[in-house]
Amino acid sequence: MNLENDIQTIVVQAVKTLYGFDAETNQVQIQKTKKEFEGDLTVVIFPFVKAARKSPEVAGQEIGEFIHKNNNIVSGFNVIKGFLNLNIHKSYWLETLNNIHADQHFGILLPAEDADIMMIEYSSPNTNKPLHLGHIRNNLLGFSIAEIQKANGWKVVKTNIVNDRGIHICKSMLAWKLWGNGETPQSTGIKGDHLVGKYYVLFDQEYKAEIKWLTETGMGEEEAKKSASLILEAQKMLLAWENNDPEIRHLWETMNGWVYAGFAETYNQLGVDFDKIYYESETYLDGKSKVEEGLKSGVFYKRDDESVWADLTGEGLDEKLLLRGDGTSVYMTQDIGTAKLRYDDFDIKKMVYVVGNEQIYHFQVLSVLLDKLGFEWGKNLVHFSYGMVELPEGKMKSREGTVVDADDLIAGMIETACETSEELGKLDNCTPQEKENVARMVGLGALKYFILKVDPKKNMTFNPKESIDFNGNTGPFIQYTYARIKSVLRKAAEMGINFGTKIDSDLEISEKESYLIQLLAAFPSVIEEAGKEFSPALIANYEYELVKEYNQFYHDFPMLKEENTHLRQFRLILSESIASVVKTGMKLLGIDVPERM
RNA sequence: GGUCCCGUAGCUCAGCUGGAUAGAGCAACGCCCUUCUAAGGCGUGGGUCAUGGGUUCGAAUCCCGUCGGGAUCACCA
Repeated sequence: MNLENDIQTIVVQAVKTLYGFDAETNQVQIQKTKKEFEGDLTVVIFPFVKAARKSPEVAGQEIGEFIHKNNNIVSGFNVIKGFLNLNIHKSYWLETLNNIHADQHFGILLPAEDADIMMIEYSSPNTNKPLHLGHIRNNLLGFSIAEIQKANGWKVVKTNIVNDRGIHICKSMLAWKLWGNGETPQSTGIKGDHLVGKYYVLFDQEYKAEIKWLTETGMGEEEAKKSASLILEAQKMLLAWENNDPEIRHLWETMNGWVYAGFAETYNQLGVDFDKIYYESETYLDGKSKVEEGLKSGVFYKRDDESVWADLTGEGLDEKLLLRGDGTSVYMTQDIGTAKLRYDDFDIKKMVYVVGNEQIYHFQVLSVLLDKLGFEWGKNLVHFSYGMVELPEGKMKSREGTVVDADDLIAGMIETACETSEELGKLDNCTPQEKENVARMVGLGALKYFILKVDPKKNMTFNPKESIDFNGNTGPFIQYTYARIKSVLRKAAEMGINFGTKIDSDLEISEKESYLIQLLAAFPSVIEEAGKEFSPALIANYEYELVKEYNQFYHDFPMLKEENTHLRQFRLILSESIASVVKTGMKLLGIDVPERM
């Protein structure tokens, strides 16, 4: 079935027969033949020249002849330097296309009934500020990774841990209480998360002003930070929250409610979702009790000030605080509690955390701690860490107002898509509703592709001034190709062309056409690789290459006007298969494709 | 200072477990719509793959050093 494996096996046989050399199949390097040479697949001969005791050219020639003679897929070959270029029979490619075309779920491995569960945590926002560009990368990666793992046969549970408690939440609550005058999203028309974010910023400003005032009266800066009335108030509020003070709890619920409504809107715009949401306010106590257990069993220890620590120096890490002297929990404690709850809820085989690379250390520690606490899955947790999104000037800083807001960015992308669409005028006889749908798909497609095509582990630069492109290596380019194919297929239907399902395998097709089939055939292995590597970028780059090749084909080869009906049928089937793979691949990136644009 | 990541064209990025003359897009310039959607296609110019060594028949890719950028080593999350 798999062409490359077949070739590998034959090469092993060839080397054995010709030179008595036992090669492993994975020693046989097969690659796509470079465009400037003739052939479809290339076998690298160098690994066998020693055993052959011949020059690479001669050995290549001999192996080529052996393959040619003992295999009916290979129609011919040539040897250049140490590279054996094989031509594959056109009929093989046509058969391959027939199979791809017939396969409803080509490239996708549907999860079995008893498939293992992979839980993927992503997004994980704070409830005190709106989502920004960094969150967008997180959300898009998390969602796409989930889709990709599903396509690799996993049962995926998408989860989100909302950081809804702690001193930072109290800051915005306090600011609202002091200066809010009862403002609500309804009264102001401001989206809930933005309204709360406003008060978080306000707190910070007022707090800084107070510190400044205190230091001017002669107080040291450190002391001023600790004794400013605002921070003391906030801490008091946190304590009241922990003691279930009804008034504080009510305010907390109200303001969090605003934020959740806002987040829901942004998630909806982005097209991401979750199967199960956890809230830190509901998990941190489990973390505490788990730490207490560890303390009893001697995994952790207590210091004189009653704080609880883990000594990880044996693992090459530092000592880590797990509970403060006053018994309150820290970030790590909460993650332990959340992990416990999740494994109680689901039979998780693999846990994946989509969290920025600034937390690599945190997850190293978490992994060791979970292991020490007796969770057998702790050691194998995956921290899928991704790089920062930077602006040309460097990191985004909320203080300097250089944060790129998620809602603004999305709205801007859709707006630009809409304008471009109007200029081109291709949707003039569509309803406003249809136009809006297309603008949304294209605008979001541009944004999502822009972010997902980059290797996740790298930092990436985003320049808000040079807004995201719609031409070239972009989402809309790929969407456009899909729409074009669909247009041709619609016309074919109008003309009453029934192109059936099967192509005669003795049809004469061009290099370009067989190459397109070869690219199509690679789709399943791309999905597999993307799953293993946790890399949507592999899918994105594959889609681009496929579509780029197809556009050349589209330009040079007639379809509806082709007079040879067999050839016409073949080209329509090829196009339909490409459209299908484009759609499936884009779906894995969370990108929709329009029927026309 | 310890640990980790990154450095490829003016800019943004590809380059799979080492393989042929390092590829795209953007930007610049030129060409192609009486032909299936020009959000397209074709062409031109643009590179010491940060740098110095090493391994190898062969290195952008693997190893070591140096330089540059970033992250982290919080009783913040």
